Amino acid sequence: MARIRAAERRAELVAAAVRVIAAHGVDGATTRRIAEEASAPLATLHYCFATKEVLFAAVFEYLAGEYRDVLNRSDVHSDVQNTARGLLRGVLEWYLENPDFGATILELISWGQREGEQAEVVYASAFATMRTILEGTTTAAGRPVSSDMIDQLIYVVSALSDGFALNWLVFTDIAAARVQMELTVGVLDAWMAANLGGAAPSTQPVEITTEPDMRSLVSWVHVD
Amino acid sequence: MARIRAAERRAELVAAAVRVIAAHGVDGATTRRIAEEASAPLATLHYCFATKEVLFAAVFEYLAGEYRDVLNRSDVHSDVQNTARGLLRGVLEWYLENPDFGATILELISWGQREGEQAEVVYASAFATMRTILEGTTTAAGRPVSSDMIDQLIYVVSALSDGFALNWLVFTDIAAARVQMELTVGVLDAWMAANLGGAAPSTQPVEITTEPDMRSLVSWVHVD
Amino acid sequence: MARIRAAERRAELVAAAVRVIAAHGVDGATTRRIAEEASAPLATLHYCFATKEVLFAAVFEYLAGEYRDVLNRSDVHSDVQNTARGLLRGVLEWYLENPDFGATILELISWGQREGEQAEVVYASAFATMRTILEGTTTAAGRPVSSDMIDQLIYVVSALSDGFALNWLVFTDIAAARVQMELTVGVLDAWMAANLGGAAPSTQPVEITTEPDMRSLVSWVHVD
Amino acid sequence: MARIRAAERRAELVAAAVRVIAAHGVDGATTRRIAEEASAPLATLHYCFATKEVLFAAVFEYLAGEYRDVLNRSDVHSDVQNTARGLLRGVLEWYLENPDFGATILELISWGQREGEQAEVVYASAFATMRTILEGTTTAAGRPVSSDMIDQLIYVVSALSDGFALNWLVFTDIAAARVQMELTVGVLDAWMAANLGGAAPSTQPVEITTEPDMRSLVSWVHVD
DNA sequence: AATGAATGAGGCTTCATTCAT
DNA sequence: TATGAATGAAGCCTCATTCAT
Repeated sequence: MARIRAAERRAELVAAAVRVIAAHGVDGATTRRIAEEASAPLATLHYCFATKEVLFAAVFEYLAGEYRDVLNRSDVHSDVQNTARGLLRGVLEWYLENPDFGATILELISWGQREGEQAEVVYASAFATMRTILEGTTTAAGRPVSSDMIDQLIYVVSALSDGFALNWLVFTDIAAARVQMELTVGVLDAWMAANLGGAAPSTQPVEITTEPDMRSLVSWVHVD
Repeated sequence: MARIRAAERRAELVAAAVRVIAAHGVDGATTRRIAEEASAPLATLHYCFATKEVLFAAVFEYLAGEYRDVLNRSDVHSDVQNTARGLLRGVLEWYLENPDFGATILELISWGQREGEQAEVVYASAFATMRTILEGTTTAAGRPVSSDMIDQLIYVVSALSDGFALNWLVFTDIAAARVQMELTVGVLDAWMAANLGGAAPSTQPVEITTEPDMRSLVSWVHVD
Repeated sequence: MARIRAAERRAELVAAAVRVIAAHGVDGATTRRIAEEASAPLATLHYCFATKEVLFAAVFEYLAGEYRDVLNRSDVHSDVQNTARGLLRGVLEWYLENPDFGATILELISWGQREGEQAEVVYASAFATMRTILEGTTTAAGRPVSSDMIDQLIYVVSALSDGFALNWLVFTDIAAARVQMELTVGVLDAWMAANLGGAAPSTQPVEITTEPDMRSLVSWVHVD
Repeated sequence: MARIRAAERRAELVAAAVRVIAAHGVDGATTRRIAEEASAPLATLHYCFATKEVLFAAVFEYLAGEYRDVLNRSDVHSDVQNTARGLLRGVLEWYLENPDFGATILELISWGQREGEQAEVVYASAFATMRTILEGTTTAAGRPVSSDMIDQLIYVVSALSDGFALNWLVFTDIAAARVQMELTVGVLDAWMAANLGGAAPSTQPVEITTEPDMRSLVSWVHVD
């Protein structure tokens, strides 16, 4: 029972940390704020997690787990093109539905990089998850997909979803994001069509029916 | 004369801030560290920049300026495909040559979003720069490019370069990054070929001659 | 148990603040100095009082409490003239015995005025204390005292004691202050005799037996 | 010319200091704020006054001069009672018309006390001014006034005006202050009548025709 | 003579963490 | 086991003052 209580406390704290990081950034995520968000005394936080670093590592693992679940849920068990498209779309929609997660992940990237060690382990499994899913596929024409091509696919899906996430994080315009989602999937499709054989994408080309605020199509990263 | 000295000081401090943010993150970028990096007394920092916030805003503007310069330098004054490809490649190479800039930009994104106000002004001009460049182009076939298509192009270039930057930030493997660069440009080409008419990309398809550590093709963001 | 410790700490800090304010003025009363005076680490001060402002408010309340106690202790339960005289004398003697309190109160007056809000609450109760005491009295002749007269009495007692406190604060000559005390009480008596009916004051007219430094009878406020 | 310019600058800075001290207190009266209030560069302040201490001393002297002028202007050249009453009333009205002066004087009292040395000189001249005026008088009955009585008078006038000033500083209710002014003069008259011979005061007893907010008759110093 | 630039010292506050119960 | 109390280190910022022109 006490064990369960402790595990619950830990989970609450991790969830609170996600929210606080999303709202205040890594540097604004103080132990006090996190404890308060979790309605826990400050000392309890350090009772559950020896160190802030340890807590953040747990947040890290939690988000990684969610990410893996999303990937697995998005596996459509089809040919490589449909599968890759499904993975991409699944990730994008996940970002859309959980804005906190995207923000927190972005915040933790640089933190994780500086921390270094513990992240390495996690990278491999991330790679493994996508790879495992894609290795079970063939092209629409039934040909097997080369290992190299899978790596390239993983990179493209990854880069596109990261780019999308950044935009969605910065602008919060849901309408623009939905358009960008279709556009993003279209980019993947175009690349796969050119590199995985001629099958036309099964999704329609982007049709912007609503006229969203086009300005927000552009990430502010491209500042001048 | 004295003015110049002050302007220099400001520039030094901004440069120091870029380095410190890149190395220690936004939260690790304390005024003390920045001042030390710039070999300036702490009080001098506050003489030049009333507030840490103001300093960061200056860093912001500085990076934005660099970004705009990169874009303008990358304008190949050709048809829309070559121009867009040039912009993308220019940005990617800029990231490659200035790892600090990429890291700092990423770090500042969430900061800038939380700060909010001052970023808005910058977005519009970012849009304008790319747009100005692309509006002067036609397709290889000589047809004009619709305004909507330009917006989509801007988003795609933006998303791809963001995705690339994230990967390059996390892994620091220059060899892998060079491969990813070609791959990224290839993605843009494929999308343009499918959406801007049939002209084949003038760059060769990706040829991975070196065998980079493929694991690092995948951003750890895709953790599981 | 732990609670008691915390309360003690708070009391110690408030007492230290009184001493430091008296010695160094409001602006010289730095958190560091106060903490040092209380033999407490600086951080502890901020654990007990979120803000310097909050600490000063506590000092405020403490002094107010002492003042109220002095007033109540000085209630001679006699006719209005003796009672008012007792209040005035009690306050003056309190100032004489606790020079720190007078200095601190004076220092805090302007601070409290600038802070504004929290003082308002206190005023009403100050009024109430003197009023409660005086309302229970009649004139020596047994006539009731009008509400308006009580207000005037309160002002006169107040102004005289303030004037006395200022002089005592500036000169530190105890001998002169004792003479001034009698003189001050004499002023009140003269006014009451003229306005509350003919009973002669029960104290003798001022007899300056010692020849104090007369220069110090004059507040330096009257500088030229 | 340059000399005049410098003298003007000094006067401006002193006047600015009075305003700033009144508004922000001694501790809030920073060199920067004072310079800004005087529309002068910060360095100019230190060019005109070697030290903040020196500036404040000048403020001190300025206020003392004003005070002396007020006293001299209030000299009615009549018998001792009328003269003393005139002095008191003159001072009270001066406070009423120049709220900044009262606040600044109060702020500077404790500062001056801590600084110590330079104030001593000034005290004597303050004493001298009132004394000079009062020594030229006789009682209404034509009898000379003893030196001791003059000292007592000076103290009473001083204490009453100080008490009045404190109240006026704290409450800013002009209506209440006017009532208190009459009341204060009445107190002096009662005391003089009792101690300087039988002549009834030439002012009417206090008649409160308007019903001011009586609460503000009580200085909050008398807090409980 | 004037004043922008620069700075050491110190202001208040908050942090992550440990202690003591 | 849990948690109020306590704290050293460090955060950002502002002060009065001096320097250099």
